[in-house]
Amino acid sequence: MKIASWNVNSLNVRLPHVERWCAEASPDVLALQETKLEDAKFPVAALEAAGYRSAFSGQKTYNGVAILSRAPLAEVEHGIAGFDDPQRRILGATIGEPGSPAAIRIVNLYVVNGQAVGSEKYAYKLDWLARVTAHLAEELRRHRRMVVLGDFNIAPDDRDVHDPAAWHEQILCSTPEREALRRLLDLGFVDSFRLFNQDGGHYSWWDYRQGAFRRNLGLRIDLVLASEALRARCRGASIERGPRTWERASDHAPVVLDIDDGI
DNA sequence: ATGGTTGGAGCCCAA
Repeated sequence: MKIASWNVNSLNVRLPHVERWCAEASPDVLALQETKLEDAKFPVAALEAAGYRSAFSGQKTYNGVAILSRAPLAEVEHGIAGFDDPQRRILGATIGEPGSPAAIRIVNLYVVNGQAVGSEKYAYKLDWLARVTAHLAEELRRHRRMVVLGDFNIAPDDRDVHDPAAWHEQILCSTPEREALRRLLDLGFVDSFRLFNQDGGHYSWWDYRQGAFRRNLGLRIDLVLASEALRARCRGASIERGPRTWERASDHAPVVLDIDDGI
């Protein structure tokens, strides 16, 4: 079972890319971020034609998350109970019969970017991460098999940064952000990419400017986390650079986890 | 050298 995440930076613009990549890679589940679409404008029919059901939580202009799945989606939940956040950044859904041993809970995150260390948006990012961590602790009580994935807007360590000196304590790399990610992981999740690859130089996002992709000046900020119950079932993880080379590409590449989803 | 590119809204903001 292939579970993937992709920040598409406008699904309106990138729908042809999503259709093409789904046809080529055939993920079973694809979590999208930055759809930038109101729910009424979500392309349900086009994705249905591509073989996917959709769950989505969007807004105009900014943010927006969606989960596409070849299998039916159940227990769809957007946002966090008790946290009245107008920004659409979190969407959960269950693949498989809810409560069955084989069911997998998917939580799609578009983590706050934070703009600059010390800014108001940075404070919102750290608060948002703390709320999400508490929310995921609750989710784990109900669902042992979980995949938490998305654009985390945090490079977990310096191997995930093309120029650690230049990015030292900058946004996406600061110690408080990395500590917040660590607290989330410590609930019982593993960064699946690192189960299979310990090297640096593997990135999922490259700035549009200054030919950053061509020069591989990127960060690995798009993650697929597996709960401990799924750790031994992870078969492979990859970053799909192909779509980043396509004309009018998103600035992010899809990231993929392949798991053995039997019981 | 405080740059540059993209998307979406609407004559700038977020990333």
